[in-house]
Amino acid sequence: MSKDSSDLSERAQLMLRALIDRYVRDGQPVGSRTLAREAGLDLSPATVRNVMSDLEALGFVCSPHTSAGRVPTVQGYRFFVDTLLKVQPLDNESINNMRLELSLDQSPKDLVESASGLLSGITQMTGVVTLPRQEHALFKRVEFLRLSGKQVLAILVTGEDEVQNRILSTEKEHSPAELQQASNYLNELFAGKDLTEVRAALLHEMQETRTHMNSMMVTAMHMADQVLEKNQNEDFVMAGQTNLMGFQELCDIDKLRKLFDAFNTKRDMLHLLDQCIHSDGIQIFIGDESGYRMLDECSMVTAPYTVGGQILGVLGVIGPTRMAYDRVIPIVDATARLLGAALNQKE
Amino acid sequence: MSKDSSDLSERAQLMLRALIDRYVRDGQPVGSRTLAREAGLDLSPATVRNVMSDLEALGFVCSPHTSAGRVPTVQGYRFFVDTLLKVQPLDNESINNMRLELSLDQSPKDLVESASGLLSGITQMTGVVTLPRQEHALFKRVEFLRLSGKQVLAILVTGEDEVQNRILSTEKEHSPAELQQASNYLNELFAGKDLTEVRAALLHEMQETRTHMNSMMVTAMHMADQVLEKNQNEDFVMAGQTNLMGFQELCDIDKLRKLFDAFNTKRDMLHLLDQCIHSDGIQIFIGDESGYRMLDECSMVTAPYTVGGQILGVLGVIGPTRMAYDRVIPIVDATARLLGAALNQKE
DNA sequence: TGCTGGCACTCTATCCCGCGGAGTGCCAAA
DNA sequence: TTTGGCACTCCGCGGGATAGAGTGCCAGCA
Repeated sequence: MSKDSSDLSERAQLMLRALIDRYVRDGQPVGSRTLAREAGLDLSPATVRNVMSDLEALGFVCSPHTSAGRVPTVQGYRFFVDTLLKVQPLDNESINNMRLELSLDQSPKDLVESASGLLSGITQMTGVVTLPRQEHALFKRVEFLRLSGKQVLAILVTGEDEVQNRILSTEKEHSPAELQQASNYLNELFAGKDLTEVRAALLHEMQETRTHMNSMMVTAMHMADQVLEKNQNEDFVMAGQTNLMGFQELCDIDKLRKLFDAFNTKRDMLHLLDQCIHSDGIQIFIGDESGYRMLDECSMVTAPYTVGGQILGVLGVIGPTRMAYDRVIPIVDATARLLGAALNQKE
Repeated sequence: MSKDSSDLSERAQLMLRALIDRYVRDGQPVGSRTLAREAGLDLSPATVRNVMSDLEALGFVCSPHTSAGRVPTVQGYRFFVDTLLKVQPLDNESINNMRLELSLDQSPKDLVESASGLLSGITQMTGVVTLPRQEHALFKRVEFLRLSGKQVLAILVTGEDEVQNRILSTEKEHSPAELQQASNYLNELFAGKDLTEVRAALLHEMQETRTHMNSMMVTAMHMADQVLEKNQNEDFVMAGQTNLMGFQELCDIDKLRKLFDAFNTKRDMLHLLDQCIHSDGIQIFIGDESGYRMLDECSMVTAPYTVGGQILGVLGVIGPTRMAYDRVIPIVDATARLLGAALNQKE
């Protein structure tokens, strides 16, 4: 009470760390006797109890009931990861194995799958990876094919031969020649720019210079606009959801169901992941910190992945709050780097 | 013992039906007293016990332990669905609601999603639908775009403007003009045929008339071959997996995990679903009949869906063995019809 | 002043016991 | 062939009793 968390005694910090360490290992509330042995300090259980009492007053630990040991609270974990945790980088061998795993894939989609597989495989929890954002991909070319009637198939080639198609409904029928003209026009205008630039240029052109344009150009612009409009194919990939079924704290079928329902709600998950994309580094949500109830009892460790300084997406691990953060963090970190590097190579 | 199942007495059949009915409703082993009341026959519990004893000898029911009631066995369910079950067709209102639900969708992919959503929503179990096979889709046209180097982007338009693209690696670089020639050639040759015909024709041409062809034609053929090669984009969609978490018989976390792992194993699931595609009608796997261990305690009710007499895929419901088959079967049946009809309309 | 051993207390988990209820199997009578 | 009766079995449940783990507090000690 008399102290606030900033000047928590060294000894108390050590104890908290030891307690979390132990609790993460076997999931049982840890008592004073055990901790006295574990902490390395040469103290009697009685002394440990006093310290625990302080930690409890600070809200870092609590006991499920009288005469059970102590368990870290969310705040306890928070303090732990914020100020006590020292992560050691992964050894090179593991990193190389991971790199190897990723090197087999060709398409970004495959890479993302593998990355999430890696995350879940190594941590034995659930891996999640968003698909790379296309906003900064390079516009390579666009082609239009006439389908039936006023339907036009637009094919957009970006970056390293990533292809997207979209079917547009146009206002009038266009001849193949017109479509060819339109695509030629756009390709000349935009080739090599990135998609945000293209979009910006497009808007600008359409507003300012409408007068200079012939109808073909207007058509082309309109179609390009439609193509780029909903370009954010936001999506994500998960792996190893069932790994979470192994943890006692989630053996409650009801919680499990809520969790899995949450996993299946794309909208919420994307929103959650979006919150992590802007922090430039590891981000950790502990327990209910995410604001999403269904992730109570769970934590999420995320990191954005980048290519050439541009953040393309987020990846992370979801597991029980009682997870080995010191082990998970470097794994998430490394995976983000490796995925970025792999995407860069293919591009 | 003295009788075999074919001439099971009318009364015994009635009892079995009543027993299954009751057991499906509340999941408890049903005893002789209950059954005597339930079956409608005016019999004493003692008599019922005698009949039960016969049914047990035949392997249609069993009791979890002495002094518990009886529970249907897999064989019991089998006999029930094969010879006792009378499904009444769905009422028109439900069907119309379902039709309405499906009418909102545009693409086959969306339709399949909705269908599986419908299945899981109505039955409160898990719905599964394979994507429609493309084999009998009509070849509409193909286009080739040159990407970098020897990479060629092939765009195949089928049926009602379904688009697929594939990136081919060619042996030499082709000029845009060559590619145009190739696609023209193929389009003229194959437009309007269905993909199996196209493929057959292709193989025939390539083997027999190699001599008559100029190099452009050979190239075109080769590329077409590559395009069609792995055309079976076999995949399926599930919905409502978490519904299965509500059933007591699956409250065992271990079973649940096996089940969900199975759901995530595309290969096995596809193989399983493939077995159902050829029977022309409702198919029912009860318990371990599927041969897949992870589906123990589960049953699957499937029906193929067709357009114009061609089987395009399968859909079905997966739930606990203790399910209301008489309710589920017409739902699966109706959904298959409606999905077929909906696909037909969009085509 | 801070650490320690001792002690009483509390709470849980577990086993065991006994009991009521549900259901069976068998038998003899209708 | 059906039925009522009877003995038997087994499960599920509530109620102690007990062991174990751990706490809080206090008084003594360096």
